[in-house]
Amino acid sequence: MGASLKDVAARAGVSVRTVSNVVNDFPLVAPETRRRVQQALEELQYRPNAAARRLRAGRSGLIGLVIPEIDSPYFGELASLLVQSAQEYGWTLLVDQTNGDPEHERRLLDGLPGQIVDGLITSPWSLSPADLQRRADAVPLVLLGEQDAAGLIDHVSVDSVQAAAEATGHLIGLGRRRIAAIGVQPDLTNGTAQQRVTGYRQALRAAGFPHDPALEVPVTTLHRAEGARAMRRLLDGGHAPDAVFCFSDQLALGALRAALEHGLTVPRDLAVCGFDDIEDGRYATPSLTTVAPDKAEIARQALACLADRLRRPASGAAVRDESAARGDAPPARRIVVAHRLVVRESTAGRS
Amino acid sequence: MGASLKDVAARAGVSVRTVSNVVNDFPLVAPETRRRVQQALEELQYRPNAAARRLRAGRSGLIGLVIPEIDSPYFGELASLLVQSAQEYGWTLLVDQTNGDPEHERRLLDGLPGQIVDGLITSPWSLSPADLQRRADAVPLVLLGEQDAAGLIDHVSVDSVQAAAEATGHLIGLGRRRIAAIGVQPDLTNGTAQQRVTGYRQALRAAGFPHDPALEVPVTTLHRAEGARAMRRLLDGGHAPDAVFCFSDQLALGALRAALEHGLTVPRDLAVCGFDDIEDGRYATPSLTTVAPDKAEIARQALACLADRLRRPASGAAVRDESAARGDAPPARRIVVAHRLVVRESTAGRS
DNA sequence: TCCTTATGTTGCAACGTTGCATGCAGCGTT
DNA sequence: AACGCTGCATGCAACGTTGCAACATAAGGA
Repeated sequence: MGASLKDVAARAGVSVRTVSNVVNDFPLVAPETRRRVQQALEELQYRPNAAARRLRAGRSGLIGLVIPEIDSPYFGELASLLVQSAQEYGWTLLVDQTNGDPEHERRLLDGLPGQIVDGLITSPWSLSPADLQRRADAVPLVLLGEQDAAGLIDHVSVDSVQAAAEATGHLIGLGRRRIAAIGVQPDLTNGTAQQRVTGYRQALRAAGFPHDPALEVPVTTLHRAEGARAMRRLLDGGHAPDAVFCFSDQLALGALRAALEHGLTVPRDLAVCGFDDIEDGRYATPSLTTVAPDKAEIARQALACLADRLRRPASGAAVRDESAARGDAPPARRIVVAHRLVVRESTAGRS
Repeated sequence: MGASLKDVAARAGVSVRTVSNVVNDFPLVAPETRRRVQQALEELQYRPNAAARRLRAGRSGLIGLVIPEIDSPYFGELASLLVQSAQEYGWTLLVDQTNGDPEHERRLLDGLPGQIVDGLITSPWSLSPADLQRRADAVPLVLLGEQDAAGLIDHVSVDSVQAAAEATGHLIGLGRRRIAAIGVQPDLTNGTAQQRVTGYRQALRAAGFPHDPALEVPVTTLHRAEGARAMRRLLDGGHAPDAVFCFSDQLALGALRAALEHGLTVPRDLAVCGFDDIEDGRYATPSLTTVAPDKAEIARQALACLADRLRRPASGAAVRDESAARGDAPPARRIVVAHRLVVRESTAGRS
């Protein structure tokens, strides 16, 4: 155990309360006293006990991030940016992973952070909006991704439908005629796949293309292996596509690999476009055209949402008056951040 | 605020203590009482308050992982495995990122988790063993990576010298004669680069190759961009290598990209070998030969170390008798896990 | 009958912190 | 001289939980 306020107080010859005042930078402390206390703090290497703080004051300075997988590059990059944004508020971001397991997701969002974090940011994989609402009056929550929050929870994301339409439109503009989509997920309710397939279909329809269900390939995850599997299925299916829009860069990299293994030249025989703009795509050969969400802005906005709610009643132990706390809660925000299409080698014009 | 034991007790018509007994599965509770309490727990959606638990009982069931960067694939994959291993002990793993900033590393390891986690796992970037020792009697710590723990801290890693020698030996065995190394970091003390360059030199010497400092290219980070930069430097330097051993897969992927941009064919003109076995390497074209540490085993061993130390005195609030706690502390372990060389297309024989 | 034992249940205290109220000087004003 | 004010320091209580010890009740043995 480290030193407590009590230990420091004894050493400096003052009361516990005074040490607390020094630690928290309260102004009414005599310079000489402050100096003595600070020396004692230093000597004993005092570190505030976050558990006690959270328990007493209702805040710990810790924010939780709950994501399906840390080892996916997209979430990794996002987590990294969120850590940095959190730092600007003086908060520490703690990341946890659910593997997409609904039970695990519920457990973490509900309670396991056990009121130890002051706020939560999450990108749910399998939880429905109903599940999320059920959390009710726990700590503030910010939702990332395509999941529809029904206006009840702060929510930050890109316009996935529009982005998917742009990506598909780009492929059409290259003169491609058989444009496949990899990443359909009929069984999931988190919205990502649905919105992207919607944008894809919109763009095809706008260009007067027929709807060919055989070109929409389902996957079970958004990983490279699934992208490769889907691509092989398309290539073995006889009537191969001349372009493919993948709902994630990982799917695209898997598809790319499968296409090259199949002897195709990209982009000559097949144009490939992804989604997410992960670093791998920039260094792949050929480098990957993709939809780039403004991840840094997503991170900033997510933390701004939290900051806004945490500046209010503090919602912690102190507040027992539920109605008052509920009364001035600002309405849920719906923030759409910018994205842009980054054209690289995998969809370069036929040359 | 969620419901507390007090609220549940009031509803079930029993004492707070009895509710606690039910929650913690203490045996001496009458079946009928247990049933009533459980119903109240369910109705009020009780979740234990980790802050209070940690404060009172000295443990929270939370483990911290402190790493330089979450968005590096190697750490992402490792973090993911650690989360899973932690689950087997009923622990929740929380990840934090330091960006390699020494101040940030110190802050996190020292105290910011604020005695909120029961144990820490870390792979330090810039902290020296001396810094790590200074932490003294805080929560148990397990070190990952090449940093030398001087036998004072539990430590899990692969034999990096041996692994680097094997990788270099493999390139030699292909008949390559000018074998470069990318990833030297003269200014860092964390040991990774030092050990790998040592293994590289050992293998060259064993094969009777001359030592050519021009072939050892330094980098500032282990990222793709640095790998590409280093490769370009080698290629522009006149006397190009015919093989390169990179100290991370990310460096290797950057080097690969730069070599392809330069018009080289891999592996015909240049064989490329990495280190870490991240998923990107498996899907790159050509796929990347690499040293694969047994990451799952690293994760298992790291948690086994923690479990071993946590089973003891509990080291928490209860133990004030420092000497007793220190007395039976087991000696620091030094665990070396297996690695293997995975040969893929980037070093296939000349055909 | 009384004492012991086993089985359930409970009250008290404490973990480290901070909100609130209060105490106590010293000083300037009336 | 009495008053209020300001600046500084402190004591008490409480956040939700669990270790400890004690208590109540019933069952069993002498």
